[in-house]
Amino acid sequence: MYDSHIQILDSLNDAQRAAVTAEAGNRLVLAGAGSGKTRVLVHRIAWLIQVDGVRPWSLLAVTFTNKAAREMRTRIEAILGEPVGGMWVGTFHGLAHRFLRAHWNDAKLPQQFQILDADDQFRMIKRMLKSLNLDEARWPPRVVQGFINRHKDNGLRASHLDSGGDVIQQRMIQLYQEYQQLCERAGAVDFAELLLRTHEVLRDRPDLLHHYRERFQHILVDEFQDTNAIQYAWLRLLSGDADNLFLVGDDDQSIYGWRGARVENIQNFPLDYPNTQILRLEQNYRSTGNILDAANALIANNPTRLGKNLWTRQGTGEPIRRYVAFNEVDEARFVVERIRHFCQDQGLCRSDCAILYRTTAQSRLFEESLIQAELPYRVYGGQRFFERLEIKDSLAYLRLVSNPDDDAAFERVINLPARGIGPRTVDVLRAQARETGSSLWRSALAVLSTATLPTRASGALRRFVELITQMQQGRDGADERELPDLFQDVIQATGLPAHYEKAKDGKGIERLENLEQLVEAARRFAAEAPADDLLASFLAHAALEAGEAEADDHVDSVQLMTLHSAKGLEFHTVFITGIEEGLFPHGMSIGEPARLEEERRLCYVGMTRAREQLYLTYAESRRMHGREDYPMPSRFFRELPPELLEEVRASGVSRAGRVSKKSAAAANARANPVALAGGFYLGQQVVHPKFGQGVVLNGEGSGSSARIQVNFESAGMKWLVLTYARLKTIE
DNA sequence: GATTTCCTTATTAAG
DNA sequence: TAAGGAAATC
Repeated sequence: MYDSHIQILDSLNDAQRAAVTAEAGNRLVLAGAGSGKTRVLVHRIAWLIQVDGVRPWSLLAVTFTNKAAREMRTRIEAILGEPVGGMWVGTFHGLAHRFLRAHWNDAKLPQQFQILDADDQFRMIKRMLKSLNLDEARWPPRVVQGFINRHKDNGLRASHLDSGGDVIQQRMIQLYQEYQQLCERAGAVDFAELLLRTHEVLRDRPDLLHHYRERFQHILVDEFQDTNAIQYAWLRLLSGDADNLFLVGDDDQSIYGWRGARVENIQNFPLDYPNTQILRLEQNYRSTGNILDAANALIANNPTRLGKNLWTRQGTGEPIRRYVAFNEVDEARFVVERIRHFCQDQGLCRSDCAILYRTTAQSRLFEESLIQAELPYRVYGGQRFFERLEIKDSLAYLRLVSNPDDDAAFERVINLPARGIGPRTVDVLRAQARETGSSLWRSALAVLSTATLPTRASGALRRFVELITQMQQGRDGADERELPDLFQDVIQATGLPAHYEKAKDGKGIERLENLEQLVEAARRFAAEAPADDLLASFLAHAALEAGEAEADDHVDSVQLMTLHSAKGLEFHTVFITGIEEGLFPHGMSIGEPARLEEERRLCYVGMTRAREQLYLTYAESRRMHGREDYPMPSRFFRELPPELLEEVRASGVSRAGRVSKKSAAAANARANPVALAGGFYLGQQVVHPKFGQGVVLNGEGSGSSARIQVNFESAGMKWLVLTYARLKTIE
């Protein structure tokens, strides 16, 4: 027992220790940036299990991302030295999904219910609008989707809403209702529905609620400031009056209000639960004193906060540096030049340097500069694996195999690849489905049994139905070993590989590789996660965990990302760029105090990512949306103590104006050739018979699979397989 | 059914 | 400016 005390508490400071060893009761741990938040959560759980003798089975730990959930489990097991079974650790959505799978019957869902991701939901809404003959310009699918999700996030059904006589509102409510019916018919559950449905079942079933309340003696929540209304309601319901909530979060790092998070949840928690003990973790282990002082000063401008002041035992460190760029090109040039200098002359790793920006569009300038400087880089937040077109297409087939009533999947692949089932035929199916209130699949079967369709269409439809039926037979009796085989067979039978190969978007090879990866993912899943219905659980896994957003490369690279994706990370040197009124704070947020405060918190998050060096830059002129802007420096500069800031003087070069990027790249390439693939080198000028003139930017592979990426002047960025592309070089 | 042209729009993004 | 979507056209 004593040994476990030492092991768990040894490395903690007093505040962390107080949180870890707190007696049962509602605790709100305000964990500042870099104060060891995850560590407290992990050690708290270890403490409960090892010292208080709490059974893992009675613990519930909730996070926002799968990554955080995995990390938590791994770290707990590392401390305890053994796997902890029975503990529920996961995301709100993951746990809700688990609950609904266990209680599908009580939730009035089909056992094979499918999860719709945001994209599926969007498509479904679009189809619905079309079938109702509504003009998308007047009823934008995005807006309808936002309406539905916002209300679900707030725990409201269409029947709870009142139009107040407003015609538009009235129609929105009707669309919400209609959409929900479509979901029920298809046995589909969107992300917000997972939470809402779980909440309703628990609320309406005292016996189930009692069971889970008895079971979960301790509820621990990470990033509590990011919870939305339904998530908070769910926590309250589950906790009852047990006073067993251990919440960790930081109201100053709440940056997701726009997707439903309510800072009020954390700010008002002590009012909702007056017996709450608040613990503050204010010692920061990451940044220098100057960085923390500046961040503290900035965030002090937010009137509504619980209040917290970060401090460190480390020295003051270097001043924060500000660079006023001539324009956005100069800004990128400056940042990249500094990074090159740090890496070459001061021995920093490229991955120690992060370039942060408010909007994704800003990344391009930096990428171009980095390419010119020949510095490898990595952009966070690209498309994720399970979101790729070819993956979603294939999964749609598998979804039909698992549940043929899945209308979203049905519509996606009914004519993909093209098999002669046109809009006319699909319209007939839709009409039939609406009339009989059944799924498209059933409607197809019904239509085929009558002579409604022309012979040609009917033949095509019959072949499609047979195709799916055949796939279903292939699935029957499939066990763990066969899941990858099933995937392989289904993918082949769809004809999708040939379809992608034919497409001339230059992505054919990549798509085929991804399909192979999908089979590989099925293989791993079958080996690691045995379940009674492997296919269904794989599909759920694909929806709930879309995979990593950043390309994993092993090369040491400069890190590029939005301020939002930087949350939770840290770097030796951080550049926050584009700090201008209208861009940061963003124009859409200025004018609304609550949103402006969130922009300020975002800036605070960005600043506290830096360990040693922090650079803040803005441009006096910026080309945006095709016009030249002359933005004001951001108000955030005025909120920083001037004595902590050091101005970096512009070098003469920066004032030279806009240098032609093409000529600079070409000059660089001639002086310093970097071989890429098939004898082409970086920056080389080439001519394509169809696309015209362009510059070589990237390359990979060799022999017949060698391909290069070319930025064409008129045709834009293309990947070209050298075997096919008849490229000429220009000297 | 694919390709071209026109038109609109322009934060942030996990599950 | 440029990207993405939808109508228009081959």
